[in-house]
Amino acid sequence: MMLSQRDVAPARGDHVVLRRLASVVGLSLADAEMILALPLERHGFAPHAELASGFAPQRPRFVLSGWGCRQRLLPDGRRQIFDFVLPGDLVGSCSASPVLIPAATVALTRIEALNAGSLQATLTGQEGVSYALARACCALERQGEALLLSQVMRLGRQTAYERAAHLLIELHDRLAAVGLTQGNRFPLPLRQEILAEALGLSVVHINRTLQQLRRDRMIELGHGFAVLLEPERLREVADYAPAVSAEGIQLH
Amino acid sequence: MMLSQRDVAPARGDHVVLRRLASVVGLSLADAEMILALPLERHGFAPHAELASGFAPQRPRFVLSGWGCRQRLLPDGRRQIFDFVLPGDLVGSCSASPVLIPAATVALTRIEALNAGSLQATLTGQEGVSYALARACCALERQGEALLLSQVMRLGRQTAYERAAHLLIELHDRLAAVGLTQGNRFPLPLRQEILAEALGLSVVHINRTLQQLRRDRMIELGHGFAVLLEPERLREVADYAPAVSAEGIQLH
DNA sequence: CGACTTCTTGAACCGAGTCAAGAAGGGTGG
DNA sequence: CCACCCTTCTTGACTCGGTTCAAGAAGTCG
Repeated sequence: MMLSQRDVAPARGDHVVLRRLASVVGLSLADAEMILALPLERHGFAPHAELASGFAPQRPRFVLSGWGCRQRLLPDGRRQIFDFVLPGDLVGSCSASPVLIPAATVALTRIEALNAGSLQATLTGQEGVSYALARACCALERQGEALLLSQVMRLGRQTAYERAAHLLIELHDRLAAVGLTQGNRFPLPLRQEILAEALGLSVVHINRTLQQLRRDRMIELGHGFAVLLEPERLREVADYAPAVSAEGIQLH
Repeated sequence: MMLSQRDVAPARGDHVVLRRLASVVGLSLADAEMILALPLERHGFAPHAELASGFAPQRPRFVLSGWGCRQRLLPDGRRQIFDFVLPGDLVGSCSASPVLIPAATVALTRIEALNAGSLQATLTGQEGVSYALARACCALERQGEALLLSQVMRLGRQTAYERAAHLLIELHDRLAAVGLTQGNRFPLPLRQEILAEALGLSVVHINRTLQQLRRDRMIELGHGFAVLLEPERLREVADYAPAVSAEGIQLH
């Protein structure tokens, strides 16, 4: 029996993780129960804290709430943000590998996370119980790669206006997958400086670009929230291709 | 006993694959023999042929010779190149996953490849024989992600001059890892149009940028080859961070 | 309320794109 | 071996998206 969105969306906060997993691979109720039964310890991170360094071996964690990002600093102090980490996301690959990723994962807001070290043991220990979980982690990583490709498209071939639109839609869809949107409205706890660093633009220009999107009645923005007023038109101007999973639960 | 670069570099062409694997994970001689013993069928691809579509399930292959790239087309016909595929590289993730990657892998020159379908069976069948191989594939994927992050840095935060320098060094180092360089000289069978599409620049501007690099006596370029005249200075201007593996064999 | 951060706006500048034309290579057939 | 064609490279002139610098307005928090 496959899990529907309703089954995994009750009050308990940890369930963003189940929703996230279910969004990419299809989980049975047994899988879900098995995952909930894993001994996971909770951990909080203040803004600017490092969830994973990229140079030390990474301890996998699931984010329960809060936003983070992966970034790299340049010698001149500027930084590039590679991607954002949202509730439900897995931080730090579950497959230990000698190749080090030169990027730090840091908290942008306060983050609550589950230390998923036992998950790593479960996966590499071939205990067999968690085949679904292993597949899910793999799928999460693949989706992460797809997001990186989108980031390359934005930076390489899109104008500021298109980039902003594209990123806003992407964030909306990712949040929708874990049930954190209200229609076209969603939390966006990011300063314009952060958006600029993610989109490869200056703060001044991201500001003007957002103004333009507002003037065009495409979005509303402010007070930690964003609203997509014209999702269809936005997707069109941004040439947005939604993430595709052959079996996960898509919300819309 | 660990394998040194010398042991895996004899005349047989297929050995770029072993060198590639050894560059990220450390292989024993037994591992190497086991891998060479896999039943692999050879396959050729003409320029523009698709090695993997991104929408159909991908069949993993090892590239023996020739260059390719992963790319996505835009509605207006322009394209973004995400990364290049070089000899020794693995194309098409070996871990089957329901998440589809919206990018096509195409040949830029003629490509000879090994169909590694049996590899997939070996990995997912948990036959145990090929633990090293599984680790190697995983490491290759991780290194692919590191390359994508570099691409994001280039596009997001670097000038045309820095981008070109950065990419040339990266290609040099990747080719060096499989023994295809002669000192600072290496094959570069790419038109300027291709470089432009990879670096998010116009052909005209990549041309002027390469001229500048030549005038500054940083590089020589032409006839399908490139030479890094000032590797140290280039690495500096490009803020180049070499790929790091905790156990693979680095060449220099 | 005051001090700090974040957002907004203006003006000047510049890196990169676009358009257009010409030069240099590289194959092919005569 | 040369003449021709087609692709790739090169160069110039103009335009434009985005950056930089600088200052002021609006939030936000103690």
